[in-house]
Amino acid sequence: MTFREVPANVDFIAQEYEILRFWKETHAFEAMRELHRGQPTWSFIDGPITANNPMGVHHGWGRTYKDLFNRFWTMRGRELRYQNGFDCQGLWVEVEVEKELGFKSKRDIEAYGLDRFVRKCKERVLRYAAVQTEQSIRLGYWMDWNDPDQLRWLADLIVEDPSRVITVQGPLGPVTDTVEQIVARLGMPELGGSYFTFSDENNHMIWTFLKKCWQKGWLYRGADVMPWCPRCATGISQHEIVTDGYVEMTHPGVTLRFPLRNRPGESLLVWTTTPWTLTSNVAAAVGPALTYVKLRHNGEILYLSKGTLHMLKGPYEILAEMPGSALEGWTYEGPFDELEAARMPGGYPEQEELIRDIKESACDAHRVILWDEVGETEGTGVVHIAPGCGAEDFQLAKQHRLPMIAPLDEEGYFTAHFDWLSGKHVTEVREMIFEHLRHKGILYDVSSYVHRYPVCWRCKTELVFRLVDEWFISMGPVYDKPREALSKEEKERSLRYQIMDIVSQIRWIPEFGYAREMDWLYNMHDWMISKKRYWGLALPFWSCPQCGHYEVIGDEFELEARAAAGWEEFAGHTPHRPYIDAVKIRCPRCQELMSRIPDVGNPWLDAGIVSFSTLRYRSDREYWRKWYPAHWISESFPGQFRNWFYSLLAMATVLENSPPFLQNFGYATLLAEDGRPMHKSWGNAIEFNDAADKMGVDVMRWLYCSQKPDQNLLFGYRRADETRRRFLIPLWNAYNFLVTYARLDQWEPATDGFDPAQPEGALPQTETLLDRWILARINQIVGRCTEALENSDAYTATVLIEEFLDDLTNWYVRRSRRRFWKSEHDADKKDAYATLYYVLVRLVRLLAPFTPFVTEAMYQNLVREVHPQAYNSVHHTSWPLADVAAVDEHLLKRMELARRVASLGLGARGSANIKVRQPLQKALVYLSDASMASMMDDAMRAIIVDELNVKSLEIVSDESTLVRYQVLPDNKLLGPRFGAVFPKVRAALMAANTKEIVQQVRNGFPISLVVDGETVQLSPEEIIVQTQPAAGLSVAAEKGITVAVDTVITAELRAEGLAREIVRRIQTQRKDAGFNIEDRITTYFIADGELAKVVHEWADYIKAETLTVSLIPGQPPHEAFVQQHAIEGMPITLGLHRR
RNA sequence: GGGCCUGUAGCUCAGUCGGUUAGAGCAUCCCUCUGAUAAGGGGAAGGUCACUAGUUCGAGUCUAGUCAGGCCCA
Repeated sequence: MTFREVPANVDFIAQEYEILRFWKETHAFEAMRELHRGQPTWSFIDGPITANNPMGVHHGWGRTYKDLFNRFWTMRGRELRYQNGFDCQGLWVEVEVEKELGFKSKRDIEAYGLDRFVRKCKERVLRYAAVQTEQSIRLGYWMDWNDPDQLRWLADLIVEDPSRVITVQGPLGPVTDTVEQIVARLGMPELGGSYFTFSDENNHMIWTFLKKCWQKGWLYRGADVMPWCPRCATGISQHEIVTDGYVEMTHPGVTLRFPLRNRPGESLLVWTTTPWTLTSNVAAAVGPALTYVKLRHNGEILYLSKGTLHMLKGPYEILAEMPGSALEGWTYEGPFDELEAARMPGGYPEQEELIRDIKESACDAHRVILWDEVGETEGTGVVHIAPGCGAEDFQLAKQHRLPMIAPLDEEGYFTAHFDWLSGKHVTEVREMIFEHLRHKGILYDVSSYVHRYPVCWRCKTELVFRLVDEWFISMGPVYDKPREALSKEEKERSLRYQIMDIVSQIRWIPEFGYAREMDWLYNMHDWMISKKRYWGLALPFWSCPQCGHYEVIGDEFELEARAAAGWEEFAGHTPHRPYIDAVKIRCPRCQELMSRIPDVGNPWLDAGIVSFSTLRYRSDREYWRKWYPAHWISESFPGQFRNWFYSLLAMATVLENSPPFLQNFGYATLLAEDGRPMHKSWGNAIEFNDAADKMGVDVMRWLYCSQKPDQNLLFGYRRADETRRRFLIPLWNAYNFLVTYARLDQWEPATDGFDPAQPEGALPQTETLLDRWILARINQIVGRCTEALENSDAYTATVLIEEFLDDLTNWYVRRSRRRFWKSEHDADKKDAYATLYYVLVRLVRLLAPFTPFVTEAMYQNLVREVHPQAYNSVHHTSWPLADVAAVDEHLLKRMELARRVASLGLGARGSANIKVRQPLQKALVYLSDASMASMMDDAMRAIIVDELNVKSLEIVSDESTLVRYQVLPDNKLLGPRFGAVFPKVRAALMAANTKEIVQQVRNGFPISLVVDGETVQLSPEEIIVQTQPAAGLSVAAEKGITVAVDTVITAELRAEGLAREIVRRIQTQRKDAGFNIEDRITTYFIADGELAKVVHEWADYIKAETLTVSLIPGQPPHEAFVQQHAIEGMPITLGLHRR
């Protein structure tokens, strides 16, 4: 048995597909799970990926980390759950389904039918879950995946016939149920596979959470002015708006007059960028501390703040100045006082309880109020207040007991009581409003104004602000003192501080993640969890139409027990709209039938509950205890601090007051190679599938892992090519080298004592320094990589491995080539094979979690071909343990020195312009310190001599011919000693006689210098003697090492150089002729003069090097492969013939 | 407006406790090696360490400010 032949030019991508097939056929993933069942756990909870579109390359980054660390801990001997998750519910799915169906508004959805619409949403989720599953498998992400075809089948059925009864195979046996119920049970123990947040279990578990919030008094219904998307017809929460939600926009800034009621001819000057809100004006606010001016301008009297006078067009005359507080209580005529809405007592909000005891109409209420927040950076210092159209306006109205007018309906149309505006859309009224103001004679100016304005994060529609009622989870007060100083009672009252205590128990990588999460918690408002939409968690809140009482239902059992009507209609369906809405319960206060509020839940509830719902919190507490908390979670940090991380933390704090995860590994943002975000329209986007099939996923994965995670990743094909060239190809070449020669030599590894978990076997016992060096290196990096990965540091591991790979290919293999190539089968050759084999197999296992495909290909050949007892897959082997005995630090240092000397020697040759092929007499090496000199033993010298192609190496102790000296003060010692005088000491030292000082220092004597007329003594330790290469020689030097080469080329050396040249030509010609490495040949040559002489004198050498059996002068026969050459202008014809 | 991060070669980035001549990879040019070659090696060129001021014997490194970019929050 020996290795299979390895192609030098392998198609890595085709190979990846072969390996995918191999894994599938051999059930490699399942076999790996079996191997680790019952071992200590390592719990990873995968954050649900939105199953709404194909995966992007940015998902590939995160999923590579997840797979890497899953595989690492698996190989370390841990049991894992391997459950992927799909995020299924929420507006983002609705928006895409609306697009698919060509819908424009909520009315289209209602006309289509809620039941069908919800099923279309489920269908879309199942289809994209199938796509993402396939893509993840392609990436090599080993998880307990569903069969993508089965997901697609369910997608078809959920639309066609959800009530059809089907049977599917689960891990515990067949499961029979309706399509709707099977879909609702995906990810449950009996079905296995990924979890889906639309599952019944997920939804019911959230009910349990909400009920607990309700019981603690943290859940409330509140009216507030919220950002609102008129297209989606729903409120947008703070979570959704902060980052993605703002866009730079140009709006008209309109300046207008509010004529003062008791001051004829006088007006307040007011400015706004949202003209539609003027319809709902109630008051005007001024800053009490700002200075206001009364001025005459174009024949009228205006008031505005002194810092905003630049708003005026044309000359003005200031008549008086006054503080803002002087304006308080002035009354004015509003711009739309003729509207019915402005004349209704209390105003016109939907929520009548807000104005229950307010009798004034907006019209009556128009007055100047004081507000500290009024500024002068924009506007006129007089702020128009419309409590139904702005969050701060609303707060002021509550404070000042002002009426409120809410002009817009859900979709942004003016409601009744707005006369000519009623039924018009907010986006179409701008010009009409200007015309109205102009007609009334109160419009002063309109000019464009650029500012950042919120838009809907999903559909990019400009948001408006609407007075609505929504449901919130209270975050509790923010106290004006540090967290440590809070009393127990204060903390009890404030959920945010309880979450902070949990956050402190978690390790955040990178560390600033901790501060980010804390910052969010300090600043977070109450969490708005309701959305007036269709597809999502049905909020389990029932309200009484009679008495206004609310009830919160904690789970499906409570619902069934309390159902007073509609249960038959609901039974058999998932707890989604519309069927859940049929269920009515009895009001405990007034016995009326209560209905569910129509709102659905915020999708971060769905994602945040998974550390309970997927870990069987309700059904199997022991299982939950086994897997909770997660040891590790990971996501891209932009966004997740306020989303997934936050919701996980909040929900675990409420339910268990404990951390849901122990370590959080965050990574930055993936950008295109041009440093910009990827955008299809910019042409810089790369689709995941394209990337995978053009780069190969091993390359992608290595690229991802070798990125510093806290820095943005610039992803692209150039970077991928570089990665392939720097990492994958050298790795393959080293492997190809071993296999090529092992096949020629029929070499195979020892089989006694074979352990499938550690298939490279025991450390080879070899005397050769080069072998012992590479064995030390591999074991050194095994230890270091283990430590790095234990700390979630993939980057450091990749750096270590790349350095090692360079050592292996560009030093070990290159230096060892002859040992493999030579014809004797001696102990040295055996050592070389044993060493390279051990190193490669060990490296393959080290790399397996990073690049699972190429390592599998190598393992199959290197291990499985020769060991019948081997595990089927490299991913079934264990993580390598560092053999500390092999890590000979001294040897590592010596080899490093030898490599530096060799490198300098090549530099010296280069500067003399002498080819390496030309042998030279000797190299001279000067080492400045004794410890380095002691490292230069015979073995190291032999390596350097060979590498530099010199006959001998001489260590010189009198370096004076090679170098000149420079004397420097040791700043670290002398700086502190002399302080301000130091520059003079330095100058004196530099001015002194260098040669004498070097002499003194070398002999260990102190130096006396005269500084400012005083004599100071410096000890030898305080002086640094540096050497630099003497000018004009073929010398190269770096810190402490100087290397020179003897450039005299004698006749013998020249002949040898020519012989090597001839050998190289024959070798190239062999290759051109297509001969095999091991083929013996006859070589014919035609040459005369010096070349003929060289061929004769060096015949044995030439024959040995080129596997020439006979070397024959004269015309080659026809069948020979013939080429003409010129060496230094001398012609030579060579003919090769395979025997 | 506040907070955090970043600014080093054409590009992507290292740079430890403040210390002696600021490095790597890629790209460019020259040279070279080669039966693992989609490689490899040596060299050249490329720097106002964003700017300004300060602390210090000494600043890429510490401090303050300015400018630019990014992120988070108002």
